[in-house]
Amino acid sequence: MSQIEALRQVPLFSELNSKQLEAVLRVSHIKDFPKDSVLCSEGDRGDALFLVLSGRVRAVLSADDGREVILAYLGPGEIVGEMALFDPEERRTATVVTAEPCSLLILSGKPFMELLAQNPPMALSIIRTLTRRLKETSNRIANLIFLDTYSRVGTHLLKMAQQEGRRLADGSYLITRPPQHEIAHFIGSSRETVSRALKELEHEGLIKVVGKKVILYRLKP
Amino acid sequence: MSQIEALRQVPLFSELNSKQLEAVLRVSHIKDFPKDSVLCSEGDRGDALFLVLSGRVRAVLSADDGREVILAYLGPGEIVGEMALFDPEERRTATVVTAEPCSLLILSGKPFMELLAQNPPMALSIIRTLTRRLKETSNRIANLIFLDTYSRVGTHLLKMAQQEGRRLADGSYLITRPPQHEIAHFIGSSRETVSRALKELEHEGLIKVVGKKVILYRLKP
DNA sequence: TTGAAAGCGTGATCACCGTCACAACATGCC
DNA sequence: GGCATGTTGTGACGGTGATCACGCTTTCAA
Repeated sequence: MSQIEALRQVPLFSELNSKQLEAVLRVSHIKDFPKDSVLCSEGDRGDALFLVLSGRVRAVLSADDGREVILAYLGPGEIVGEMALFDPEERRTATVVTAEPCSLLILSGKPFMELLAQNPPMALSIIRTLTRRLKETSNRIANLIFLDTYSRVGTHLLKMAQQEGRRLADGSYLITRPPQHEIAHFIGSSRETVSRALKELEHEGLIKVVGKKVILYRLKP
Repeated sequence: MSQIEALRQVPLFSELNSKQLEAVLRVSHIKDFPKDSVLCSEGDRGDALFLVLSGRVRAVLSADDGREVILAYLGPGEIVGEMALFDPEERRTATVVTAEPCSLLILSGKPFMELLAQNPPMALSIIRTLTRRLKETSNRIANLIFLDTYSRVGTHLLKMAQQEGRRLADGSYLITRPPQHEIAHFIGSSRETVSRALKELEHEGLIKVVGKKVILYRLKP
């Protein structure tokens, strides 16, 4: 059955046998979402857990006045909505929206927790995921504090490149550029400043914008 | 034996029986540190893991030019140094220093991992810890982006109060104030601005500085 | 007690960048 | 095609907050 096959690809489930995978499918279902679907909203109750099979989602936090920060992009293999599950206070701590058409595995919290308690490798996998995210988030704090907006734009492009882009023959990267305001929301800046920063980066020969693509010439890691 | 008793207090180990606790002690030891001891430095190798029994440590990241951010304070029950363990790339991602005299349980990585793989409740406990930290870190990103320096000082004082301070009869909090430059390093600001912000907060009647103590008059959460 | 070291208050300066305001494009939909 | 809607470039302005430069306290060890 193809759904089982799909699950087998997911690192989180890699240690499960067919029987266990079937158990997973019994307490979950796979669903496809178009771009910009809201999966859950900050403050909601709800213990559903999402696992990204394909596509990417973004976690967003908004201020009272409407401003927004993008907390993270989460791609294939990542779990989303785990906070409300693992933390005693079960409220959504962020709004999650599909950034592209996505295929998601939707799990109910309780059964998932039981599964987890019986599968140490799964728990370890989650621990690794959380650790990596924590590291990334900590790094972002450092970037916000140490770097000016221009450098943050550069750093962000580079990070995008590393986790998504294709590396070209000469060691440079090629990525498809998101709209400026999205970059701005991620790095905590304004659309205009991002525009100027991109120009500046291009001026210095660090990037080249071609249509909707950007080439990064070996920005240092 | 008193060491066993000490471990039993730790939530992480609460589900272990005496036999398992002894096993923990066989692969670990308890050590006391004076204030300002460096436990590990950014970039180091090393898979030792610390568990804070008493006191508080801080995790710090520094820029090339010497500036610093305090990534987190970690108190009793918290694990420190887990990143280097759970993440394939085993380098210290931050410098960790005792903020007070501390008593720490020092574990070696490998045996700890084995222990973890055999004790799902322990793994779940770690997952909860990481989740809470991730949430806090994400919130800090939002604060850095949404709030001006003055509000960040206020928010930070309040957070300190909630997790450390004593609540007074009238609902206000009493905390012992860290040096201004330490606040600055935490909120990503300068010592001078913190000084002015404290003054301003006092002016508005939100706080009162008395010697080394600060009273917070019901700052909103 | 005295000196050094650490912490604090405050003024002056000025750059970075958010905001406002447009105009020029691009895109897609009817 | 033509009109709405989203995206981008760029100028001007002004505020927040970093930085420098002090002098004044407090702490604490010798």
